[in-house]
Amino acid sequence: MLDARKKNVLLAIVQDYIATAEPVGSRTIARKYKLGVSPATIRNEMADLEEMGFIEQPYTSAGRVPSDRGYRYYVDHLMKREELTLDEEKMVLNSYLTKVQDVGEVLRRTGNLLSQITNYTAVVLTTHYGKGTFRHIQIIHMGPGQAMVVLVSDSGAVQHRIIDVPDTIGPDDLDTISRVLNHKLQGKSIKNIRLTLIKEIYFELARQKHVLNMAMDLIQESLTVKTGEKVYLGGIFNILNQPEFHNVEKVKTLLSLLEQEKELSNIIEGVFDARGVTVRIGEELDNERIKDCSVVMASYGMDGKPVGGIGLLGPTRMDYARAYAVVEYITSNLSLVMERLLRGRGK
Amino acid sequence: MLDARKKNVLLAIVQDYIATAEPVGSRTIARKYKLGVSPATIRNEMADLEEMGFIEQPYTSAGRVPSDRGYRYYVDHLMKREELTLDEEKMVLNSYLTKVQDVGEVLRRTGNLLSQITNYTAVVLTTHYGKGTFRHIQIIHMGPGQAMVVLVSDSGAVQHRIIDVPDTIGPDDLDTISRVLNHKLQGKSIKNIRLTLIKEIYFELARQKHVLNMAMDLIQESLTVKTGEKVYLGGIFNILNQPEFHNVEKVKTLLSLLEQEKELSNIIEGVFDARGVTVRIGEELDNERIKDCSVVMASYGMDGKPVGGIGLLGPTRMDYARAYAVVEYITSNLSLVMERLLRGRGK
DNA sequence: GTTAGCACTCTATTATATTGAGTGCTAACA
DNA sequence: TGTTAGCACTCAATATAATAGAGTGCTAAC
Repeated sequence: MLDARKKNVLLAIVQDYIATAEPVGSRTIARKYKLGVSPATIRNEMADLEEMGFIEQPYTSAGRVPSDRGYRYYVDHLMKREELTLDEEKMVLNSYLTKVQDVGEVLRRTGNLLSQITNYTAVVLTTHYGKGTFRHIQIIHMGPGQAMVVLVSDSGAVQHRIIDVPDTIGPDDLDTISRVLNHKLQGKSIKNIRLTLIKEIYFELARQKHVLNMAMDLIQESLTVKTGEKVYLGGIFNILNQPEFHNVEKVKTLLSLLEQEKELSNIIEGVFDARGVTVRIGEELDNERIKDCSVVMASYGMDGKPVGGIGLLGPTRMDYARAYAVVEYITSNLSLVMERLLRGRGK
Repeated sequence: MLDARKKNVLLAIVQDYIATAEPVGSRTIARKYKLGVSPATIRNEMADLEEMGFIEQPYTSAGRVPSDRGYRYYVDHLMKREELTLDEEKMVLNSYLTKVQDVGEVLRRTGNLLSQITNYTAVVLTTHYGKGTFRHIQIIHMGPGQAMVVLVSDSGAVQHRIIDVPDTIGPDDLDTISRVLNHKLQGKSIKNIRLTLIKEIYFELARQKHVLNMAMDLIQESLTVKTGEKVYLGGIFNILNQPEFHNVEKVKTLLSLLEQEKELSNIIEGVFDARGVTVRIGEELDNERIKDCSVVMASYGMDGKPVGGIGLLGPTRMDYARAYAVVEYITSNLSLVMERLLRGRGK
């Protein structure tokens, strides 16, 4: 599609612009990147590239800047693989070495790590992991007329909720209900909790219909896939180091986006279907507020199944090669850590 | 300490500066605030006020700006009480009306509410609430060699952790342990879990020493006061509307602070000893990074005991009267909501 | 097809006035 | 003695003009 020289010119433009944040001109290319041709020739090539939509001019007689399309071509065809330095790898490993008991803690740490290494903003997303099968329920008496339902799923997710109960119900009643539910629902997934089963339970616990309904509500909700989605951010302020965010207005729109977990998870969620690292550039993100940002992301998971995603958010001018390497390295490690932490679950 | 006219001049300066963010001059005061004296007289007063340290000049021959000390005097002696509009009160009530089951959800909502009404950044802090007494423990089998300890305290806080257990221990063993622990520890606070009691339990469950230790760890940690502290932020980007944050450097230091929960909770924690609304201005915050910010905060609680705090963070030039009113109104409402949500607990 | 040369464009930078709000001081006034 | 008008002075902010410099597109020669 593009001849070798055009590729080289485009590559030079992208690399230089990523490094300097300044529009790059023909002269610079000729000097820094030895293509063996004169600036004039490069100018001709640049005119062609511009016409093809790979680069653009901020204004007449400035240097050229890659367009979204140009970055896309770079990422798909020109980018050279990078590796982390040994120090950096060590840093990652260290960060995961310190023992943690909590999935949330791991993900928080991942967010910080990502942004610390790259100086971009990190977004870490978990979905409900595990197969959504029931493991344990406990209804605990908390005071007159109040109880707490605690539910544990096979993935190790714990959900709890305070519910009102009739004053006449005592701790022992709740215990009985818990026992029956545990017995009947053991290992069942939400789909497999069939109507007959529920009827059975209702029959057995006819008197506690009200309590039962609320408990079933929580079970239903907890085992449904969407629940338990959570977003962790790291290094929000890091992105302010990028010159493109020296304008406070831009910072504002970005922050307002980052505050909305829904939007963020929508962006990252796209990655679950893909394998490996996904790069989404500028308008491809399909979100007005970050139309001049890019995201480099990948999913992490257990046994090959994604349970969440991590992403690096930067300006479209971000260092894709590096972000790619970091995201790749960290997802694979994170997957390992998650597997270790939740090993044996969901069999 | 200050005669009536000086007070009036200081009041005028503070009010005008809060409203306009521009240094205020003698002429403006004479025109806008009818003190019945000429600019020249006001200039003399201003010279005095400056010498006393209540106001300062950004540079020779600019208007005057209140100093931290000036704001302090304003807040302590000059500020007029404000009330929320009916619409705003309705907004608050509405926000708390929608039913929620989860304390976290309430606090998150409070953060958003605070920042939405005031356009400042909201910080909401919870501490471990309740008396720190034990309510229920459950150890659940999660797979070979793995179990989950779930602990519920009287405050309704739920904590959980995955632990390794010997492969030989099965679901039933864990159940037994749970039962014994529940029976022995029922209603005990961490202080009251005496050594004799622990020995008793160990004796009874001699074979499961390992599991027991880990469970006791979690109990200890959960019932200790510090645990369960959590910070919710609302409207981070709101503060960027303030002209003092048009400088990206400032935004950066502020954001880097907001990302560190520890620092934030240190700031807010100070409020637990005080009653009512506390205002901390500039250097009083004793934190280099926000030395030109102020915080208006108060604690919310149950039965008069604080269980957390809310704060509004703005530039020192913030609208104290309004922030005061909002914080006051919302804490009292929040306290009610929390009591309703956790009613009957900890008796 | 490539390149040197050159006129042209447009931003960024620097230098230079100009404006205007505000002050402090002095001297007159009640 | 406290208040006020008047005035010279200061200094940031704004506007204006001049200059420099990077880069382009085009043409003509190689």
